[in-house]
Amino acid sequence: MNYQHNLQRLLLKIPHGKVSTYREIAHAMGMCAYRFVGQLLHKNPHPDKFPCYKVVQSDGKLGGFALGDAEKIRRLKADGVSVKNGKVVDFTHKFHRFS
DNA sequence: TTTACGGCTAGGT
DNA sequence: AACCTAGCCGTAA
Repeated sequence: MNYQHNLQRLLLKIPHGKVSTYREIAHAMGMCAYRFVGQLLHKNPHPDKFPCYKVVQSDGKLGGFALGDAEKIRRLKADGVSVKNGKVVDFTHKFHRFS
């Protein structure tokens, strides 16, 4: 059982049309190293196979994406989450909490 | 062992 | 609201 696996499991638990944050994920993994979550996502061997684009910053800003911000926006939109001015629209309502 | 560095965050200007 | 700063915690080198 490693962090990667854990992370992927959590990603898959995010409902369609919703997003989560680095901080929330870190907490759900039983740690407080939210920055580390970013590293894991960046090193994700299959960015195409896991919804890593569904993870944004705690204030609703996009954060980053290995394949580029534009691509992240595209995927979010395709998932039912619209982005405007680099922020998730109606973020608080689209935020999914694991607990 | 130490250093540098992240797809960050919270807090202050 | 936008920008800056200092913490944050595991890795990798």
